[in-house]
Amino acid sequence: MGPSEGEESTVMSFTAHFEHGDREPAIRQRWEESGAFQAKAEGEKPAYTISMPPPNATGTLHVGHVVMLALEDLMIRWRRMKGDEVLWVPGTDHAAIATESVVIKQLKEEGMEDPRGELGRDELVRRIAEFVEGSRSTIRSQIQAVGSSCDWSRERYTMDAALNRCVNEVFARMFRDGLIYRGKRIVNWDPTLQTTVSDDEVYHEERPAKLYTIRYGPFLVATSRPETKIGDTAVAVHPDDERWAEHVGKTYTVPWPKGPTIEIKVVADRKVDPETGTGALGVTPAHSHVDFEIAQSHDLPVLQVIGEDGRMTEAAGPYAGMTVMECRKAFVADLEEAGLLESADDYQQQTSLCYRSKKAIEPLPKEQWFIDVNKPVVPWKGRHLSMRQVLREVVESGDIEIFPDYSKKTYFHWIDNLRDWCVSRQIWWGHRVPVFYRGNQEIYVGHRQPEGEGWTQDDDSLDTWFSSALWTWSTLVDADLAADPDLNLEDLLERSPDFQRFHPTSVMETGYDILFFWVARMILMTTYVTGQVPFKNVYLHGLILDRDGDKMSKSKPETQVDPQDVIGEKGADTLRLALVLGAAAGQDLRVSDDRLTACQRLVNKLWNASKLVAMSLGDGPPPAEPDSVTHPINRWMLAELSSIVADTDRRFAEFNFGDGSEKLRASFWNEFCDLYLEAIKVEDLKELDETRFVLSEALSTYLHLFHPMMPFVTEEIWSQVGREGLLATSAWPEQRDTSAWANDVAGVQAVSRLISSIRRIKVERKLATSSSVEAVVATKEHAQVLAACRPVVERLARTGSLELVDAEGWTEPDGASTAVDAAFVVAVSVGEADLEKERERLEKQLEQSKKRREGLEKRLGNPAFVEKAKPEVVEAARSEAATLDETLAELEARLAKLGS
RNA sequence: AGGCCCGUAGCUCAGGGGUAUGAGCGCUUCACUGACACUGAAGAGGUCGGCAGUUCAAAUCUGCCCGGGCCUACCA
Repeated sequence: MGPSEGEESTVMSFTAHFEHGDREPAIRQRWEESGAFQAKAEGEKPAYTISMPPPNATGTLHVGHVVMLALEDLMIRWRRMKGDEVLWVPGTDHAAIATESVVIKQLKEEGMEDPRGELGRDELVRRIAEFVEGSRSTIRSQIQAVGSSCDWSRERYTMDAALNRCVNEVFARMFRDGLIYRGKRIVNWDPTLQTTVSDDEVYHEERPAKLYTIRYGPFLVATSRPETKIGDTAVAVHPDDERWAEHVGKTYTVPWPKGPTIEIKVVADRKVDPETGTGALGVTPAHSHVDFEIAQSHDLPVLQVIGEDGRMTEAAGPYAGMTVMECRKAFVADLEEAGLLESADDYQQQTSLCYRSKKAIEPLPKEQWFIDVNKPVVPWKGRHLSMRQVLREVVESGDIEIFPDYSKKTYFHWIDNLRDWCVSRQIWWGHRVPVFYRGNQEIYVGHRQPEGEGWTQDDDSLDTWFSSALWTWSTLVDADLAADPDLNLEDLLERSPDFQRFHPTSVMETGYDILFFWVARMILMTTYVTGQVPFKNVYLHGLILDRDGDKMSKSKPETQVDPQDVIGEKGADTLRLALVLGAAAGQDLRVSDDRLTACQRLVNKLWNASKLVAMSLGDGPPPAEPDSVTHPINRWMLAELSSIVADTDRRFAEFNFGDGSEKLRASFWNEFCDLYLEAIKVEDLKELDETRFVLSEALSTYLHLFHPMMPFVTEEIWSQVGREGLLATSAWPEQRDTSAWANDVAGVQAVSRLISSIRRIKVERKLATSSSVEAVVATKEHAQVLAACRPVVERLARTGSLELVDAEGWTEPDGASTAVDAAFVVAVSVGEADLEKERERLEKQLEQSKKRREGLEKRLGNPAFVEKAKPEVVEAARSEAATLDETLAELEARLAKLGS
């Protein structure tokens, strides 16, 4: 079979463009069938693990998820090709509140008035679980559509039995260690929905209201919610406020006009701002977050005057049974009548509202489960630290690195303000608090309901983040072992092969918006339970914005980027590139059509360049490496490949994915496509064995380097050109030492400048780029390389003939246009001499060179610079100055000649 | 109120002590030379938000100011 037949078949199979829609599913299938993404727990290879942040099992993936997948898959594919034992654990999160509310909303739309009441706990939970199953399978297929090379055999879900076991065990252990306690705290109570809502589900809205100033024992206090004053138990003043100093520590009895009568203690607290109002703050511990804290630190009683039904309680005396607003009206009227109302001013009040019911949130005290972040019982490196201390310690010590670096500031700031974590939620969907009660006295905390009659389980469930906080390791425990109720948590971890092999994980990659919610809490829980950090590195990506720079929102559907649409129209590779190329850690990213188009072009370019290489190589096996590679252009290309491999590795290792991919794109497009591939079209170069080898190397190298970003098109090309096996599992390219070829590399760079010089002259003289011109090149440096590359210059610069002479004593042709370079002077004959144009160009170059030379002179003429700057900087400046001097002399001589 | 981030080419953004031959998109002129017009060639376009300071050297570090954004806490 001759090479021409081989060429024929290869070209035939390369379509004009990469047909992503046809090819992607088949490629995915090959990957899955190969089992290549399944990690092995045994073996000696270094382990590299990423726990995929589990998307909420409520809906579909958005672009924010895709950036997560694209970056993680990049790391995973890169490390796999580098030879690590790679594990990427996929999964989904049950998203307690979000999911429950979605399902309840659906049921209501179907006509059910009170789903919780009508269905009961078990049935509602069953319905939610059913809904989640459907959603999980949608999400699974979307994760696959992006090309994620995760290990589906290890897929996890935060409600898996094994994970539930971990949740319960951890809860019980924390309870034993005194890290979990039950206490009455202020919660965000929604009287309409009859549930608490998390802080995230509360939003604030400015509403016009009145600010009432009322007489209050010896004080005047201001409030926008007078009805809560009925429940006051103290007045707080700033400790340094002399106006009130004499009252501090005393207790006053305040009889309200129509009852009840309250006792108020005067306390000093730094939380009070002496500048605000009268400097005296009426403390309502039961109905304000801040007041509750003050009450805690001064051991004040908590008097609840508003009930869970939104009506005043018995403690409110004559107002009992009124709604909050009714009470406010009545109470204010009574105060006024009694002359206790000093003033009522117009006021813009920030009202807390529930984002779901749009109704006012009533802060109320309720029994809740809390995690104590200040109790020093966590064993860490031979000491006993509090959870808060460990959080700080592991990042300060460098056990965990965070990218971008400045996120550490945010992280530490958060730790400084960290309070005990309320983990109980009054909803049904989620991990139920593993606490059992019998009567009023008995309490049991543990995985299983205790033996005997009469036990009832706590009604509350745990905050979603409680189970997510265990994610890196709870996903690695052995599911069969976890089913054994007699195995304790320590043994379970000890005997789980995946946990032993793959934990701590290597990188946690997620959006900066959940640094606190999730990342910090994983550190908090995992260090306590396992004695290990959950991950060694944290990489935080930015938010994905729409083309207008806004957060993508459902209210602006026209600016939404739907990953499914983009994958369908432009392909998964294009979408992934758009989210990775040139993006920086922690910085938000706009996804515009421009950006997507540019990325699609790169996919196409790679496809077509590969087609050309395939045509040149034919269908046979890749050419073997010749004993020596001699042609400068080939040496230069090999050196470029080696350097881009090193560069990519380095930048990826530093988590500079945006930079790495950008440099790679530039190398591939500018150096390989625009220079090398064009250069070797010269006949005798194309025929060389060494050229065929370099081509094959270049194709293989670029396919490997691009694969982590655009796995589909690279995998497809890999098989189109008949390479063995899967690209996804083939070895990452090695660097070779090309330092001996430095001269060839510099020479080819001069060749490239020569080509540009000639082309520039043509454009300037209004000649078509394809028109043939005569050129004489007087060489000062790199004469040999220039000579060896003469046919390349002739082809790329379209010169009819190119004469090379030594720069010593040459005479240039009359009327030629010239360009001056450090390595050469080129004279191009372009018909009639145009002295004006010639002078213009030379003067422009002279001016630029002079400007640059003057800058250098300024530095070199400064003794302090020569003395204090790094020697290599001084040396570089001197060397550049010397080169510029030559060029300047040349330019001036030329101009002088023109002037005559 | 506190914290954090960002102001670099017309637009969107990288970079981040050595003097911007930074990218993509857009723009101007030319070219369909058998991989690619989703292309190639050449070019125009920036005193790196402002003012001080540190330094031999500042777009880069420090401080202040102006402008934009985000997060947290809340305004009794």
